Amino acid sequence: MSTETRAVDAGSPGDGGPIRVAQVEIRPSEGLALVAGRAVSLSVRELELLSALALRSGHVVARDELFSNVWGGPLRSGDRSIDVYVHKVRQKLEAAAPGWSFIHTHIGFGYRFAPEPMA
Amino acid sequence: MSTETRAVDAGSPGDGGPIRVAQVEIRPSEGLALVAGRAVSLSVRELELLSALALRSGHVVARDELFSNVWGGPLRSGDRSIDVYVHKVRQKLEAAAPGWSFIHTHIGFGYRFAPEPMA
DNA sequence: ACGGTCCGTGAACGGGATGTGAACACTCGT
DNA sequence: ACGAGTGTTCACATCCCGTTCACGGACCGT
Repeated sequence: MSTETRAVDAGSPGDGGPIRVAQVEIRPSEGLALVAGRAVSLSVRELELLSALALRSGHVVARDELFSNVWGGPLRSGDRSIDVYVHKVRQKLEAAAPGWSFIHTHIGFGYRFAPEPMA
Repeated sequence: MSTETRAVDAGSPGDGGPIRVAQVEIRPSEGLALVAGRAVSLSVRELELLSALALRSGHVVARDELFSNVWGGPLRSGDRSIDVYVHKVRQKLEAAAPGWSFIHTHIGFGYRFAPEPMA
């Protein structure tokens, strides 16, 4: 047993079922996420991004894979949309749960979703 | 059973499959390592170095062999990259598992990967 | 003890990847 | 037509990575 990899209590991974990881619950059908009991309202893209990451909680999701999952096409070189949206989602999550970080950067690879106390 | 040589639960040694040795799990494809359940983020080089060592867990890997495995060329005399990277990886591993040492120096030969409690 | 070699470790450097705030355009409801 | 919300792009700031240097300690043979 390692660490993560199974803290996800999702219904159907692919579609609209709620996703739960630790103190985070995502309800794609409502455009809503609950973090530490607090409601966080997210836009469509933000929700899709967060879902794509949370569905692989504990694993690093590659940049291009993330992009094709959320944006639905190949990642053009120079496109910074991912960075911008990761930033937006981070802001909202950390505003709801101060002292915790959720989306971790793995330079050259991608991002990893995992609720962890800040260093 | 004595000590070494078979604690590696790797899939295919050569490529991206996860490598597991004792409390250390390495996922080359994700740029991620798990130590004692903690996620350790490693750079590409660091990951490659750790993988090269862990794939031969319990055995001393020669300096030049290590270099050609990771850097992909002959080791030039005076090149200290290996030392620097061993140091970086040691730091990160021991930060994740205090009291344990993982990479052992064999002067004049090379390095040996083996999780052991500190002296 | 001596000198030479090997290794540990911190720091500096240039290039590249990512973080971040702002401007811009587009859609939608009113 | 207007404003609010959203998605994209840009520009600049910041951080990280890989390499190399510098210094010092550890180990070796003599």
